[in-house]
Amino acid sequence: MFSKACEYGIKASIFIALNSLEHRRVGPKEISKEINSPEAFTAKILQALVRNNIINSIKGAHGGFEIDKKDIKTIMLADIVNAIDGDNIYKGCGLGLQQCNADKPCPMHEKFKLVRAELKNLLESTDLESLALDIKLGESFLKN
Amino acid sequence: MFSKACEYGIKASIFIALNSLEHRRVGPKEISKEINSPEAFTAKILQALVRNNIINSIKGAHGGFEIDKKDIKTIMLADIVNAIDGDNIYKGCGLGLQQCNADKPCPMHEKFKLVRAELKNLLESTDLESLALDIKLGESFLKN
DNA sequence: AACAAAGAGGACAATTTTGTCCGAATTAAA
DNA sequence: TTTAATTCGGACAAAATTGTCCTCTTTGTT
Repeated sequence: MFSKACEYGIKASIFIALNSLEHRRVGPKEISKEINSPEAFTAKILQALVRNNIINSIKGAHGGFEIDKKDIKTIMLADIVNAIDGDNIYKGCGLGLQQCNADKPCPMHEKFKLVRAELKNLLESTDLESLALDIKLGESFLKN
Repeated sequence: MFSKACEYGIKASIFIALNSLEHRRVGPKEISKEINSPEAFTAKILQALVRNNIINSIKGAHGGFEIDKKDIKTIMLADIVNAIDGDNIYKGCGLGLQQCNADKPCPMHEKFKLVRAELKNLLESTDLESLALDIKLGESFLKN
């Protein structure tokens, strides 16, 4: 469904948000440990998220990654997925046709619309804050 | 969403079904032309579908691929996807956790359930015959 | 100013996915 | 029985994804 990079990116963002809510910066080492991902690869993905203005990085001693507290509730899963995997997953054709629409649909087009709409809705209506709070309350987990 | 191999496999199966309904066998050359896919790679995927008893192959001159007419309406998209990509796409965790369930859910678990259920339903309730008939009636297309 | 603790970025490596090629086996037809 | 048309299977190649490592730069602290 999502690429590994995207999975790590989502989990990392949630963990950073969780810590930013408590005014703590976190680095790739701690992040990768908490979300069970390869450290250097995770660092690369964090760089991409910084470039896409999803998270902030502070260089130098006592640096790390954080998210502006006021942004945490406005950053949606769709923003993160878009920054890493693009929007093909919830906009593209299920069978990979370049042009696939009501005029010239692929065989799955009609039925696939529902799945895509559900996925789009999930991604666009879920914000980082709610995900971070679930973790904080012990209602969901970032690793096994 | 699906791998390229799976996309090709689905489209190829539909095209073979369409032709089997009219008692025509088709080979990799014609198939890949009609579904716009690389020929040799498509041939490999067809082999996999044969091994999984989704389609039949007849070797030698005048050979080719076909599907038993009586099977066309009982082969589901899920069968094809399963044979090529496995069932992770509609059974696995959206964030890649090995164990992700109501007891120990990932942050997307609850919301993702809907998407997965929708996808599972689509795949398990759509049979090759209906897809092939849509193509035949010019209501959907296998390439641009 | 020197040092240590960070992120940034580029080069590289491993793995997976996608794709190609060719010889062997099979079969119908001449 | 030869030939041509075909699938099968393995080896290979290319591209994308995943992952590692090392150096550079930035910045707070002493």
